[in-house]
Amino acid sequence: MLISIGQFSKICSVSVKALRYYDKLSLLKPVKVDEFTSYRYYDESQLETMLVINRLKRYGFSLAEIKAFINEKDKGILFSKLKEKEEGLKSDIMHKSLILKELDSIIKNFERTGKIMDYQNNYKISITTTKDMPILSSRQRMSVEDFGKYYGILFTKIAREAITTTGDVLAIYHDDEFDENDSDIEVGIGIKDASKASRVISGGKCAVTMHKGSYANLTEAYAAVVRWINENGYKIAAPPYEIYRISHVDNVPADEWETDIYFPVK
Amino acid sequence: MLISIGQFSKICSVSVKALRYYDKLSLLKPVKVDEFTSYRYYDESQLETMLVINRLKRYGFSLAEIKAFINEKDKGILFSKLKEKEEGLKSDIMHKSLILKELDSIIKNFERTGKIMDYQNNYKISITTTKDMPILSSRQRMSVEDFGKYYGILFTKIAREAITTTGDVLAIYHDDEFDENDSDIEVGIGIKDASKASRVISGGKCAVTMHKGSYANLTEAYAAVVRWINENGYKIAAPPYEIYRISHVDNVPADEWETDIYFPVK
DNA sequence: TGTTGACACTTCCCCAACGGCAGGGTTTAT
DNA sequence: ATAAACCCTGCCGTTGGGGAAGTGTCAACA
Repeated sequence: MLISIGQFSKICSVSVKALRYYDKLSLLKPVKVDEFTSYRYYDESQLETMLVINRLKRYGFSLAEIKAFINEKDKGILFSKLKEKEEGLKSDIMHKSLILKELDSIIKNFERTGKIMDYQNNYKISITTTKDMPILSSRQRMSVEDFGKYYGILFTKIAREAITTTGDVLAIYHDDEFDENDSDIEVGIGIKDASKASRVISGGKCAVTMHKGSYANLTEAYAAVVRWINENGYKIAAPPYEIYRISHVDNVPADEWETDIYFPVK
Repeated sequence: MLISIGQFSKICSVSVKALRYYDKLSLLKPVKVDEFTSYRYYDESQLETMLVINRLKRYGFSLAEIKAFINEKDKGILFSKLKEKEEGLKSDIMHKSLILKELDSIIKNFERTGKIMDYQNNYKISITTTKDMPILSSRQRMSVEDFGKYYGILFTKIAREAITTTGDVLAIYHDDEFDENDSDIEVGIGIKDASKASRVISGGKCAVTMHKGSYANLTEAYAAVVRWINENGYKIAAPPYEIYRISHVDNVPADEWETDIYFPVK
């Protein structure tokens, strides 16, 4: 039994416009198209496909991905695609939850002060002189999402070779500009025995500040330091790095995390 | 001290392209633009504005909203805008959590059966004859988000006038097509005393099915019923309605909710 | 059988928030 | 002086359709 596009649209709660669009993308072709009038006709079997499309959309698949998914026969691949979207949803929820917390906190602040920005705007910046710091590190282009993975590798190595660490967990940003999806990042762990280090961060003058809270607004700390460096006549001598003093591994809420930011200067 | 666009971009981790775009939108105009070369120059004071923009973006404001926000002087309005975004984030997180649960459940199912759709695809549809049902109702164009609000009004009225209810909580969809943001919906509560009813749902033949789980995939139930109606030679006689048998008010997880769907037919 | 209203068709432009590229001018450091 | 780095404008592309214009078809009622 043939169903007109309008009927079909109502049955599966998808707009006529969307159906025509899916036809164009070859995502869901009508079972018959009238040769002369170009009227589209659907049938029973299309309905299930349409419901699958709706589902996959809910799960965060793009239309292109849905098309690939539908045509894919390998169960393993299908499974891993579903898993991937599950991860995506999870991390999205976690991300949003952190932001919600932050927003909550600044709303409280706003009620008192009437300002949005002085939540944590008073970074104390100072100059210190650091010593050479031997680290075990691994550098590559990566997304900030992959931090855990690379630290895992480092920790495994440390455990296997019984290296003594200093307890410093840090990351060095080698790009001038920071892109959270693809940056040249070196993750490292401070160690005591310089002979086993993969490299040594040379000591020297550094502008340093401490950032408290989740990483969502770390850029504000960076901005504050860069501004301070300009104002005080210093110049950036080497890529900046962060040392994670308190973080999720300490099992405390994100707003208690502490991160030190170091900018080697001259 | 004037800062070139590239420098400024690095300081606040915003792409040059984005800065030019914000200039075009008059969201963040450079403090100076060279008359001859059109080079943009920023300064100190722009930095804070830029950080505010980044924040508001995180909280879910669109650029147009940010512009309005920045130019708004009324604290009350600012406050309510922040609150609104907080609500938005919350409901987004809740929504995503429900979807995550669903996805989780179908992934488990997929491992066993290799299918994405038979999670709940076996709607049992039957024909029953309903009796006239007096209800107290309120009909308007609304978003599904506003359900709670209108039920609240109805319940208040019932409490005040000491009306005896049947315990049925239902909604009637008057539009042919369903748009979750703006539909002609009548929310109602079944009551015993017909003389106090705002209207009576006429009894008669109905195709009915029960949907178990959250409302995200209710459309699949609707589709199943509509298909069944077509297949069995019936015609839809009146707008369909849902009766919420088990829902969030019963304090059970969303996957245990039960909703009966009625389609009056002839 | 004619008419009329509902339904269908295509094509074009629009949204947000930029990214990428081409083609050309400017600054800065050596 | 010259090259490298930086900056400019302008145009097209992205996602998933919505809206409107202008025109052709279908089904039901008189």
